[in-house]
Amino acid sequence: MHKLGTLQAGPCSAAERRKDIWVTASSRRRIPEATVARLPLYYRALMETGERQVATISSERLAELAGVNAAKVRKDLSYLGSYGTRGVGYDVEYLLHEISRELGLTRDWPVAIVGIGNLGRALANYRGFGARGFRVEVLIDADPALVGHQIGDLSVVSIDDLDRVVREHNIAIGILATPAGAAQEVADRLVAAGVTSILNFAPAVCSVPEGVSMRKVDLAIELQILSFYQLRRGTGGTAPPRERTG
Amino acid sequence: MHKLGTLQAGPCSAAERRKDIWVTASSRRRIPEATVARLPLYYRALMETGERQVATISSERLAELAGVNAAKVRKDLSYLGSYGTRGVGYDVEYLLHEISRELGLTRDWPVAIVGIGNLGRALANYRGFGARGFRVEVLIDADPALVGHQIGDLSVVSIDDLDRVVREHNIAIGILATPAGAAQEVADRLVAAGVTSILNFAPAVCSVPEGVSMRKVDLAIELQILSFYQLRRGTGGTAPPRERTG
DNA sequence: GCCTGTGAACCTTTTCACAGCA
DNA sequence: TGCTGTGAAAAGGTTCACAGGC
Repeated sequence: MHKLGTLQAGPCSAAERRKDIWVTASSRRRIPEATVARLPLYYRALMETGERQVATISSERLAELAGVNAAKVRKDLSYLGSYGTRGVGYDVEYLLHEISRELGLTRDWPVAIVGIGNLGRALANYRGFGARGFRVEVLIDADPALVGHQIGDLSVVSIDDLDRVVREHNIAIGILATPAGAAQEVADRLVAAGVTSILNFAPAVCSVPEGVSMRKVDLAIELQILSFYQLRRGTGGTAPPRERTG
Repeated sequence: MHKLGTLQAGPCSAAERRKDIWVTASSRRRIPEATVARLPLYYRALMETGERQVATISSERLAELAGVNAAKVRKDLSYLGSYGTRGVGYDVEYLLHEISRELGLTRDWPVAIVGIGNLGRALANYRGFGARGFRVEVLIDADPALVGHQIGDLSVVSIDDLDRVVREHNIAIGILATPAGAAQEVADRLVAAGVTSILNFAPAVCSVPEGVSMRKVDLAIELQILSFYQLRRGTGGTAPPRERTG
């Protein structure tokens, strides 16, 4: 069993962290994980703002659009560099450019989805990935009855060919939508084929070696967390911890 | 526009937080958010262990199964109470019972899904919600062509009837799977109909009043975060921050 | 001897508050 | 005057290390 090498939605181990490695593309400063997780929010907010032909934006306005607070926006953006103008705000186009560069959205990332069940199919059809450079190019499933099936303009490939197709398409990011039982094995095979980022929807603990990142999305867990707070509200408590949503 | 009242996956505002409210069901201590987010992991690990007729489990073993470290497990469980036995470990059945009580999994939560597109349909068909008390009872969509459509054993209801059906079914938890543009309006209507927990899949900032919790799952954002670290690995960096995955 | 429970140390993240510059 | 950029303070979360009970 593997031990290390995954990225979590939450904060990570401090002791195990290698410092001074995660610097900006221009090698200036290290960007905290919490900040990285918010950059996509700013990106989206700026895209919407840019479409409205607005030239500059204040940290306050950006905060509102991204669903965070202004202090956070300023701190976060300061990690990228001093891109704002005091007394004025941030240039929308320029900031958008810098953030998309940091996030690697200026290039294309070919993506593979493994597990073409309900969820896998939904993800395969999801417009919104493609939008920002994430092109789903490969669909893989273990069920022979599904192999060859057409979904959108892709045809489902057998898991026996995983290694080959992943290499052929130069897949760097894999989406795992298999049942829990298959998750670890599929993750191992993806990594063996050269995948170094995995988005895991399978409701299972699953680990990858160092040098590979993995993020987990677990729908049942999200509901259980809501249930916790729901329960307390229902039984006489008040509101849960809060902040505007991003 | 609303301002407050949402729960985030990440840590929340401290200044805005009401302390001493989130105590255990037995009103003993406050449970930190980070701990609440891990309880479902322990729950799942214990369920799997319990099925194998194991009577007790050590923090180390539980940590391994949940994908966290042993110190965290002990700290987390200590917030619930002193349910372990020194020198021995935790009684699987008892701990399972306590955690499911804390998480509100001993009762049923009727759930409504709004937005029956690709994702909404996948969620509607997803077995694994039902498993732990989350029963999808209502499917809602704005598209007249979809209304009346049968999915599983449910029939899609018009958004015009949202208020009525949500009240009739006593829905407390709503799942938002609409396009971004509709998210805020639908959230408002859900809240107005009495929903106090929302799981939001729409790629949009969306806020709810105090007393309502909201968690966000954004697929595009997850990919963008992976892309950030992927980019740095590709350009000569080393592994990203790490911890075994939960 | 073994494993839990927990204060204390440490690290990360958030927030505050204001200096500094257009 | 207005808004950014950033040290410093505060809060939250994680890890350590060991006392304490089985």
